[in-house]
Amino acid sequence: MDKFDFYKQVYAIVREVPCGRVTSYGAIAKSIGMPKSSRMVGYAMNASHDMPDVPAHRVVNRNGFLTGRMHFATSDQMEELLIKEGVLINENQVQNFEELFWDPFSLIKE
DNA sequence: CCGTTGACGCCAT
DNA sequence: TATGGCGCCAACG
Repeated sequence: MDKFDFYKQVYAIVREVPCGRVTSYGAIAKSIGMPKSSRMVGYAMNASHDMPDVPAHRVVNRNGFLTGRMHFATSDQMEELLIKEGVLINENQVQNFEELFWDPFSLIKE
């Protein structure tokens, strides 16, 4: 496995995040086996613009904040997409975050 | 080649 | 509880 399958795995996991659910950078990093590299997950997301079917808006930080909203077409794009999926947002934070959280590990356990 | 910069998160104080 | 420090490591100038 190439060391840069890291990015591929990030995309693969994000692609599996169900509509109306969210996950976090750290959770993704941990599920790949690099729990300390959550920043790299964010970096991968930055490059996910060209990738098809990668719902980057469903990835938030560990507190449920939409820290990546600045990197979308408009600063409201991320929030709009989530609301569209039924995810409530308030003050740039996902409401009911713990309940909507989707753990990537559940995908591995299957 | 080297210093800086992050869509983060844990740990120490 | 609230800050601040630092590990992480590819990308960029």
